Amino acid sequence: MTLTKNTFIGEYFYSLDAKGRINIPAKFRQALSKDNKNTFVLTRGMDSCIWIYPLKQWKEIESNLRKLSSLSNLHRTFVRNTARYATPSTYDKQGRISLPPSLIEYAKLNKDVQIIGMINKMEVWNPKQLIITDNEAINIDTSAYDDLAEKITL
Amino acid sequence: MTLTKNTFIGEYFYSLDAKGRINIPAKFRQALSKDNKNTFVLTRGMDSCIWIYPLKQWKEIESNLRKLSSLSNLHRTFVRNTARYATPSTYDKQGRISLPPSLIEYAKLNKDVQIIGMINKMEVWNPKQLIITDNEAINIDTSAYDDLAEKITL
DNA sequence: TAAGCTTGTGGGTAGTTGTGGGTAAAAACC
DNA sequence: GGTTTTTACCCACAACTACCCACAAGCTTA
Repeated sequence: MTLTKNTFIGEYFYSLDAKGRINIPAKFRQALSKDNKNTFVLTRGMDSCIWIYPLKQWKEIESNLRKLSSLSNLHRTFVRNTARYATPSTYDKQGRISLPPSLIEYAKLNKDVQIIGMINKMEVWNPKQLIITDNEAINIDTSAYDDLAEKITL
Repeated sequence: MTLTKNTFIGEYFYSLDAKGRINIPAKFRQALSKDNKNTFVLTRGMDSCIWIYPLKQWKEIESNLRKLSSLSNLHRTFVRNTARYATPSTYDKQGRISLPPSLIEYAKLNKDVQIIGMINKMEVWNPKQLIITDNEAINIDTSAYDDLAEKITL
């Protein structure tokens, strides 16, 4: 059963093969709308993980970047750092995408990988790195949650 | 897989050969629409790098420059410095363009070069220079950077 | 319970990609 | 005008990637 189109939830455990490929959860593939053309855009996440956007979602980011002028040092730096690490990748007949070596290194991936649905994108983690990040999250200022509570109705 | 036409993302490492040629990433070549006629316009970037525009994109810049009044000293200088160093270059059967010696010197290029997709153009860097520029970017006002990131919705 | 489909993983192969270098036409120089 | 230098176009090849087939394990359905 697929929920909303282009929306990803849940966590999955797969293995990275010798050719640097990982499986995309079948449920995520089913959730993709046709106009994504079986293609994702991979890039560095803000934590030690890889972010995977459906093509359509990435195009929105692109069109925002396109508006920024290269005359501004700030804009130039932002476009460079955002565009630089992004790579498109289409999944094969078996539902796998191949990860570029630079991203495998960035996310410190070994054989075991964990994929997490993040609503509008997915994250690929080394399970061990995720545990570390989880532990660090304990130190988050919980009072900041109250600010968030005003924006989001749980 | 090609994303949007005339849109460039990702970073690539190539070498500048003895004849002053560099490879254009295959993905970038595929992204070019036919009306670019395999031609780029190269010019000085605002950092220590070379900017490479698809012909079509450059023509847009030209028409924008045309609108600037020569009565303004600022405008005159800006138009002059933008137009001055621009050179067209068509890529060969193997997908390479040759860089004029003046631009090679300007960007301080040696054998190793790095190409970065900047959405509407690409940048050619000496990897070492890019690291220096990256480090300087630390001085950027981080709150302004965060504001920008919030608008783009990554 | 058996048959059939789906899912995750391994691996072979043909085509693509990046790089070096040769040759002839064109341009620049004296 | 003839010689040298530069540029444009071509071929060659190693490394890599995209695409395909295969199969085992799990789930579904009859």
